[in-house]
Amino acid sequence: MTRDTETSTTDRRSDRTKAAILRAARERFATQGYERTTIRAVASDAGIDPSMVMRYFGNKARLFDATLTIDLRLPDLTAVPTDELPQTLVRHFLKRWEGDPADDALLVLMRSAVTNEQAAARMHEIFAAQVAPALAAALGPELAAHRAGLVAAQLLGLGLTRYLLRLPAVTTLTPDEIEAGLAPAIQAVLDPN
Amino acid sequence: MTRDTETSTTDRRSDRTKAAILRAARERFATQGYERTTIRAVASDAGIDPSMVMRYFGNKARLFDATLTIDLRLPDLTAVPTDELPQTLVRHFLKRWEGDPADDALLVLMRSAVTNEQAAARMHEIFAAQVAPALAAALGPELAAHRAGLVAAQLLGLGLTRYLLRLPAVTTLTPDEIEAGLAPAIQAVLDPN
DNA sequence: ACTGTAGGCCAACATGTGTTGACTTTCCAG
DNA sequence: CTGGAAAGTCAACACATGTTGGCCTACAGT
Repeated sequence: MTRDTETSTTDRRSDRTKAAILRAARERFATQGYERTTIRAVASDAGIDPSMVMRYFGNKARLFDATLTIDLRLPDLTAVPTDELPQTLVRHFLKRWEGDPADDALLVLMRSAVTNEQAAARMHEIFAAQVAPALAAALGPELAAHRAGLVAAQLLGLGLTRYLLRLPAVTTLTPDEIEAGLAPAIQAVLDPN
Repeated sequence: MTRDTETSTTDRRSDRTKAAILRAARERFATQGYERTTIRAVASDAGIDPSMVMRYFGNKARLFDATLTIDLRLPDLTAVPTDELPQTLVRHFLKRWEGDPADDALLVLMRSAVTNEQAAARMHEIFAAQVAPALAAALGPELAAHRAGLVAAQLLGLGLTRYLLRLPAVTTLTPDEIEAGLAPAIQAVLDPN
C-alpha cells in the first residue's frame, strides 16, 4: 500500500505480511471469537494465501496465542490518592474501550476466554501479572488479595455488558454516567470495613 | 430409567426423549458454547440418533433456541426494604449458581451470547422482561432506568469471573465474602446522589 | 392377527475447515 | 547473469459437522 523504500534495520518483506496477518487475526478473533474465526478468512483479510498463515504461525492455536499479547497499560496506582483510585480505574478502561472495542485485545480475550481454555488461562495470567500487583501496590497486599477479584468482576462486568453483550441499558449510558455510577461502587468494595 | 407405568395425561414416548435431548443440549451448550456443541454429541448424551434431534427440533439453531427458556425466578423486590435489596440480589444469584453452574440457563446464555447474535438478543429480552421491571418496581422507574444496567453489569461480572472465566481471585472467595463485598457496591450504584 | 403410524436407526451427502506438499515467482548475493 | 533461497500460490487431503432420506421396529386400534 504505502511506499516502503526506507528500509528500517530488519525490514524483510515477510515482516509486513506477518504483521498484516496478526492485524487481521485480531480483528476476526475479536468480533467472532476463536471457533468462528477461520484461517481462510484471516488470510483473505490479509490479502494472502491460507498456507502462509500456517507457514508463519504453525497452526491456528499458535496464531491465536500470538494474538493474545496484552498490556493493560495500567497507570501507576501508587501515584493516585486512594479515594480517586476507583474513578481512575473506571476511566482508564472506558478510555481504552471507547476507542475501538473491536481491536482491544482485552475484549478479544474475554470473548474467547468464555469458551476456550487456552484463552481463559491467559486471562488468569494477565490478572495475576498486571491487575493484582497494581492493586496490591496501592492498597497493601492483604486487602488487595481479598478485593482484587471483585474489582475485576466489576470492570469485566462493564466490558461484558457494554461491549460484548451490548445490553441497551448499559450502552445508552454516557461514559460520564458510568464513571459516576460505578466509581462509588468500586470504592465500596475497597472500603475495608 | 424409572418405571413409568403410570401414564400421566399426555405421556407419549417422544416426550421423554425430547426432554432428554433438551437436558443434554443444555449441558453441552453450557459447558462448550454454541459453536463447539455438536448435534452428534447431544444425541449421544441423550442416547439416541442425531437424526432424532433434527426431527424434534428442526435444526441446531432451533434446538439452541429451545434451550434458552429462562426464568430468573427473581423474588418480589417490592417486599424487601430498599437497603436490603443489594444483598438480596447477590444472594439470589449466588444461590442459583452455587448449585450447579453448568446447567443454569443464565450461564449457558452468557457463554453463548458473547459470540452468538441470537443468544445476545435473547439476553436483551430477558433483561428487559425480568430484571428491569423488577428493579423499576422496587426503585421507581426513573432511577431504575439509569441504574439497572450497572446493576446487571455487576451481577453478570460476578457470574463471568467466577463461573465462566473461573478467575482464582474470585473462585477462592466464599459466598459470604462475596455477599459482604458486593452488596455495598450495588448499594452504592443505587444511591441516588 | 393385521396394519398403519409414530419412534427410532443407518448410511450417506454436501460443505467447510485445518493442514500439507508440490509448484511458481520474486529478488538479492556472487 | 545466474543460482538459490525466501515469499507466495494452488490444489488437494483428511476429517468433522449439519442435514437428509430410506429403512426398520414396536405397538395401539380395529
